[in-house]
Amino acid sequence: MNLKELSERLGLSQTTVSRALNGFPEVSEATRTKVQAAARRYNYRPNMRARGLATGRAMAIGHVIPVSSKHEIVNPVFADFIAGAGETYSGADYDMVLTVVSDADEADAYRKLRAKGTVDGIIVHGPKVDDSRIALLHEIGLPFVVHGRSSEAALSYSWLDVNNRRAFERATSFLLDLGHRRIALVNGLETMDFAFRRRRGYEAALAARGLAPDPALILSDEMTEANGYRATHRLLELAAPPTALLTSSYISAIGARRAVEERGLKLGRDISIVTHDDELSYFRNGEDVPIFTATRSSVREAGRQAAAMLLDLIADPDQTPQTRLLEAALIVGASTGPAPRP
Amino acid sequence: MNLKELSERLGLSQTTVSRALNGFPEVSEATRTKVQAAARRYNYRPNMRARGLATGRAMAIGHVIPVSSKHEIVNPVFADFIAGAGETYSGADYDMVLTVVSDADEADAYRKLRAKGTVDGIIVHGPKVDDSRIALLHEIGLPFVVHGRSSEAALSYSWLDVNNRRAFERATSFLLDLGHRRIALVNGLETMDFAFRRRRGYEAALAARGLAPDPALILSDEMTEANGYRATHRLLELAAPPTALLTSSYISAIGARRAVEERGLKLGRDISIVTHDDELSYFRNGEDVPIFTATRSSVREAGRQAAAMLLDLIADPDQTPQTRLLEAALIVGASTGPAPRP
DNA sequence: TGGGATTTCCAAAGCGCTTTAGTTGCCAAT
DNA sequence: ATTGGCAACTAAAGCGCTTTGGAAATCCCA
Repeated sequence: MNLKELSERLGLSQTTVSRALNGFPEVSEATRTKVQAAARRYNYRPNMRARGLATGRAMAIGHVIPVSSKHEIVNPVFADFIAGAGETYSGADYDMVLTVVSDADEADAYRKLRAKGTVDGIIVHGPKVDDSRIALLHEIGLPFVVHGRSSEAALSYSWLDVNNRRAFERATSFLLDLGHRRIALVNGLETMDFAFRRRRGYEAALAARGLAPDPALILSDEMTEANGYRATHRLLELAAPPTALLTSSYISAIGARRAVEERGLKLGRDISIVTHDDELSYFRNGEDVPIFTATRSSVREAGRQAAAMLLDLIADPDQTPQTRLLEAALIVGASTGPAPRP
Repeated sequence: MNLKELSERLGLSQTTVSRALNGFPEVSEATRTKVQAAARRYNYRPNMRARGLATGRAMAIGHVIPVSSKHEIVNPVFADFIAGAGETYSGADYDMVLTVVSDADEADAYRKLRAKGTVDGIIVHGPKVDDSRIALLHEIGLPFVVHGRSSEAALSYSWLDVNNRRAFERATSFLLDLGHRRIALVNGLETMDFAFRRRRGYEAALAARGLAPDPALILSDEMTEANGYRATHRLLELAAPPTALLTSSYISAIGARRAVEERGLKLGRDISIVTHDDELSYFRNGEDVPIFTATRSSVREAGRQAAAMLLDLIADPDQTPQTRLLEAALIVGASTGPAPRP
């Protein structure tokens, strides 16, 4: 069923039918209800390609998810972010277009998306400290919102981020308050902006107590379970092992726990762990009492909000870049305790 | 840059330019190369909406991911499947359109996708034992491939699945061979087809040794870490606890391990665990020696292949439904050992 | 009762592409 | 010199919608 057929069946012009359905005022209420009823009866939905062609809008948002070409790792946080964004889109009748690319092809993917006209805007995932995509998207003139930030980006842009620096500063202070002095950081790749900021928060907290960071206690790698395990394993073998550690993701925390338990140590007594918790739906951090003490911020909610920001930006493209900084809650669980007496 | 501009700049008709770029034979090689060069220079890419309108093809595949309305859980396996499918699509110049819906709205989502004409085909995720979507998609006439199967579906359809029954039958036999007799099954929700099949494999293996399944040892729920923990915790508190258990996902296995270790038991000695391993990129099952004994099958590869099957089906819609059954490997890791002497 | 204002509807252009149905020019064959 | 055939190109219709620029019908008030 298309507009032409529907309008013929109603004995009205395509114009009137179109206007009736799209809520224009120059159509009487009587015919509007008649049209709406007919549309429902015949399950008529405007063809999006035709509408897009006529309006110049695609009614779709692009998400480009980078897959690091070396490791081929898909960000586990991604699924929940998408779910959140998806909620916002379906409420606004937008589609979500996903493109999976290795970082080598990423620039081309954006240009393509632009030239093909498949999307009205883009969510940028996983920004690096110095991320070329921001300049690129400015250049090609496609509205975008970054999930995270890019510390060294020259141009201004819209973003939504967790206050990673503050979160890790607080987490570190918390451990210091418990008497820990050798605190390790099992970070994500520090080319990633979030990891860079977390490191700075960690260092700031140490500095505030007059402590210098020990390079041997700072590790950084992709946030997989295996890497969390390996990093922790290595840390525990040091001559002067840490009494506490911060991990950058719940997934690496799981790996860290494995290493801790394998060694016969007890979490929260022999060694403390604070992790960042994105509130992944399949990986809840405990039910009543959190398993891990954590800096918590829902990535799903971030998805919802980032999507809403982008839709806003598309509706009014001339607005100045919007930014939103979410604070992470520091929740106390069973994985931390006072530093063991030496 | 659009076709009209490009053709004017070249002093050719739109027809010729279009044909040159789309590889039609009725254009001389000389002009073809000229046209291609110009297209590259001006970064011309056909507008997909216009092309779609003209050809009737969207050059996009829809993925509808159900979010169970009660628990709002996003399938953790999903990200890797998408990554695999994405590889196939980008090679074939297809886009991927994601729709996140709660199961209540799912039927409507498919109809909408069809009527709006945004996609040429659909991948069905997470089929239930008796899944209404198969009849629905037949009815609305949109090509589709199911990732998994629906045991009670009346109509035939294309699918790609892991041999879940065989995998769990083998896994159970493996444990039986090790002397285990009380073997628990920590399954996914048994409304899901894969979980249903795994249960049958488990039961078949027991039956083959003349053992009757003990209902107290069979649990089924959403495959989260928390549920894996809870189920295992409960099992270990039984008067006659199992000496081995099968878990339906790597995520629940992590929870199971937590329960085991919390109790001070040693995995592979005091209790054995076999899990299904989807080879999630962020959750590798060990590096050289697998952590868990597992039935392994790459969900990413499944994504690649399912997508390829769908593209095939779209290219030739009249073909009979294609099916592909992937066998899972049974890999032996550190989580299993002989049944402890009572 | 007439004429402007208002309401309600419509014909047709246009979005950027593909594709059908030619047209043109050229050469070989008659 | 004509014809037929082929290679190389083009004009224009059409995909299904929105939207511009009217036109017709109705209404209101002098």
